[in-house]
Amino acid sequence: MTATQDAPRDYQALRTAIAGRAGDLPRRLAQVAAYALEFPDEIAFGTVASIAASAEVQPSALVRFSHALGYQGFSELQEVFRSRLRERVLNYDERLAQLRDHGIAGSKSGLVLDGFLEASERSIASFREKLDHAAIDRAVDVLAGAEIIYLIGLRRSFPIASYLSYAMGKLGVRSILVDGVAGMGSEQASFITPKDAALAISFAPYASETVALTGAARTRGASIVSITDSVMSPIAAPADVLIEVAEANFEGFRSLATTMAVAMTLAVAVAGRRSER
Amino acid sequence: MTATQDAPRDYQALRTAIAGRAGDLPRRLAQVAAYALEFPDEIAFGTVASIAASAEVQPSALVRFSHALGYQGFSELQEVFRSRLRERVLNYDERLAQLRDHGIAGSKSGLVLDGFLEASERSIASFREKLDHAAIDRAVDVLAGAEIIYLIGLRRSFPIASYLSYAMGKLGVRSILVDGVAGMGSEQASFITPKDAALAISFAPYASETVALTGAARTRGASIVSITDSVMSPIAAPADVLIEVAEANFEGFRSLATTMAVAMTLAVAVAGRRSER
DNA sequence: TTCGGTCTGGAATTTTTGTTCTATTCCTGT
DNA sequence: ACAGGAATAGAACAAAAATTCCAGACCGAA
Repeated sequence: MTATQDAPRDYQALRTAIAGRAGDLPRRLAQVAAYALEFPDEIAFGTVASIAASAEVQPSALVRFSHALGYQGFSELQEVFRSRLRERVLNYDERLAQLRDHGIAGSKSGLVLDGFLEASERSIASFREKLDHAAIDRAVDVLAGAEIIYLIGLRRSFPIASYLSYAMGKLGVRSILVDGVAGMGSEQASFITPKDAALAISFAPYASETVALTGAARTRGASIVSITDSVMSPIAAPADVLIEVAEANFEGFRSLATTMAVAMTLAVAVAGRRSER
Repeated sequence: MTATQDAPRDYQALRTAIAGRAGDLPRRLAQVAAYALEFPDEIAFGTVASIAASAEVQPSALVRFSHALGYQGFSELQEVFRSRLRERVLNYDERLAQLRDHGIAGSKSGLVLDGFLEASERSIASFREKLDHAAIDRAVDVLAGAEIIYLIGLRRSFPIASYLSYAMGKLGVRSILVDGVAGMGSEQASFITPKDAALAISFAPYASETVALTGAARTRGASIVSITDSVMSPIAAPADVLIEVAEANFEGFRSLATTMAVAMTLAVAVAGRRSER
């Protein structure tokens, strides 16, 4: 039985899986779950025997725990914990050493790349600090309740909208990408009904078409979720739910890393919410 | 023989020790030394057999190498490589605390968002670690010398291609987005000349149209720059310049953070290079 | 209280892993 | 060209590991 199919292959997914099932797990297995979340590096490096001793559990409990999560054995579970350390975030000293090693200083494009990478990291880090998870939850509620989701994002935000279109298609969530091809945007928007929702994405300087289309969707009675950079944004006012994302700039170019992560989250969470029913 | 005394106990010391002795080491042992410095993660997690295979060396060579450095056996050496990864797991607790502060633990979508944010951060960090800035420079050279840049990226990679189209438009770099609209991809591609260049973006599972279009561009004599996830990728072979980006996954969804930063860099650097003349 | 089923502990079993050993190959100096 | 010594490959071995198994404990329902 290769139930390995549904077992998470990456650490974060595994974490959520463990957290989600912690309640309905047998006593000793729950104990293992708690230990795994608290000491992930012990799981990554230890042996079944050493981990079992440290968690005050029998070795067999670890194997049972692995099976309960859908893995073929403990080793498979351990591999996921190891993958987490393989792609670890560097500390400051290492980054400096790296800069020296790579001689990035001598390369113009290396500096540019480093700038963009750093802008992306900063965006993600600062978003983490002040993120409003309640807003995300409400956005998921609104979108999960919609019949069709209209994706409104042009120019700079078009990559986000097109990604959402791709991801929702994969996940079986009905959506329509309102693109500007042949100036058909307003045509597409005219089919919006109050049962639908619009997901609008726009950053300063706000594309006028995006603002207009969002307003039109509002007028036609659809719910609106806006992803934008401030409460003063023209697409903030008509929104039922506002997700604020402050992306860092580098040489006038805005990182899209955080916005992309938010987009992925909405797509996956909406699909998840719907499948719960 | 407890010559273990003088063997380095921390990774940095071991690194310098290996680098220092690399010259006067026997051939096969020098090969091991080079491998160890290049793939420390492999040493940390692999088994003697797997590492030996990957380094194209006999298992016994690894043991001899360990002895040569003053360790009692391979396991002792491996422990040092592992300690390097243990050290920076410290920020995990902080992150957990952060999760609790925000009350994210109680919110499903919060966990999902955190997963995507973390995947993005890890992608960026690991890319920084092994980034080949020479490849970026060559890519900029090729693209800056092209008359028209054809952007080839479909499905999952389409957001990247569409972003490049937007950014290059803003920067005054002539580019054509080869999109799949109305199946016109091959039509558009048929105008490519040897003076042009193609920038192809594709990740596993590689969209067949992307592969076909890239091959067509190559046939027509254009230079090719490929952004992909491995040297085994079908768009790696026809490429003049290959940029490898290994994005982290979360629940099967690939982060696009790093790829997006690379795309921004190419657009900005190409524009910069051209304006120098 | 008793029955049914699940869960658990610990030993037995099987697989994997690190290490050692020796015949052979490859150098190097004469 | 050849001896002598170091280095290497590959198999054999012993140790350690993961996994399986089963008897008994535990828990909830009747």
